[in-house]
Amino acid sequence: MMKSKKKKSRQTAMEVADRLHSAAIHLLRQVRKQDVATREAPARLSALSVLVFGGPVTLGQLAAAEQVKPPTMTRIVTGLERSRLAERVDDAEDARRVRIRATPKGVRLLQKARQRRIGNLAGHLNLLAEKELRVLAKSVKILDSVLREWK
Amino acid sequence: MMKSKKKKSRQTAMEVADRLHSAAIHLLRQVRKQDVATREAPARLSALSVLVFGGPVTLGQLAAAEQVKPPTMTRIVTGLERSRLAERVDDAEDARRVRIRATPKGVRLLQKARQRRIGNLAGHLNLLAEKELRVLAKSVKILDSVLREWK
DNA sequence: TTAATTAATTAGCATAGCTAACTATATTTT
DNA sequence: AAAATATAGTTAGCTATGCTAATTAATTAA
Repeated sequence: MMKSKKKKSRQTAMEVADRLHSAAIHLLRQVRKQDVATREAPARLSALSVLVFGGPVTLGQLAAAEQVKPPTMTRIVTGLERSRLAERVDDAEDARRVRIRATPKGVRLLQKARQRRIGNLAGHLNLLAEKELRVLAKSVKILDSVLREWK
Repeated sequence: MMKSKKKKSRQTAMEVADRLHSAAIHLLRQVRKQDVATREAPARLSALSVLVFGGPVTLGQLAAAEQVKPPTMTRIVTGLERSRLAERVDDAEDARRVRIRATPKGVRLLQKARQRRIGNLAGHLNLLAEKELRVLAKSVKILDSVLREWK
């Protein structure tokens, strides 16, 4: 009787990296399409997401989290304020600092946007076999460990 | 004797989607850092990548592949031409069309950029156990199948 | 109490996204 | 065949997002 597992040619880290990289690009390109419904620009949604899930932070921390320079974040925050999605709050401990926090409207908008993205992706994952979904779940944990080390 | 596999709580497609989405974002954010070495802007590198791996295409096709409107692609291509990374070629069959193709310089630059990205990621994947790498390899195939269906 | 450092903003530049309007070709209709 | 329609790309003009350099204000160190 045949062994049920297929013979797989061993893949190098380089090959896996290549295909993983490509899959990540295409996956995000797809889910990002949902964001047009928000009528908010990508950089703003992304910064808002940090605020909603990471709590209020200083402008500098937000810039670092988004990997942009402070002047760039100044303008993104100004944009979020104009849309009433976030607001600047004076820092009690250090008057040079400005804390940024999401407004209730910002929280609502982001949660809807996120729901659309994740729901859309989940819809596609639901077409997978139970077993495949379990493999993906395992991979995500592995990826998280890789990202935690990253630097 | 204990069973060696750990008991896992079953995860819903929604939970997996959520974590996969987040992992993809953070993974790309990390690898993208390598691109500063190219001194070329992200949109140009991305379009060049389509040209290098997908062969010469019309401007409209390139815009569609990059999910951008034609006027935007006109300017990205103009930028690539100024850097001598790509060039416009008249289409013999339809004089309205413009074919875009990567120059040898463009091919070289992109391959180096890609090498940096993939090499960097592979360096991190190499720290994984053999078994984990195999799980990731499997997942990439599953993801590819998901992406192939997508729309 | 100066001097140096840090946090954010402003100014000014390049890139990248959009829509609307235009030019030039191809195709379809009459 | 001529006129009308459709298609491919560009141009013009707007907003947004990235940068560096210079500025302002507040804190910390000498």
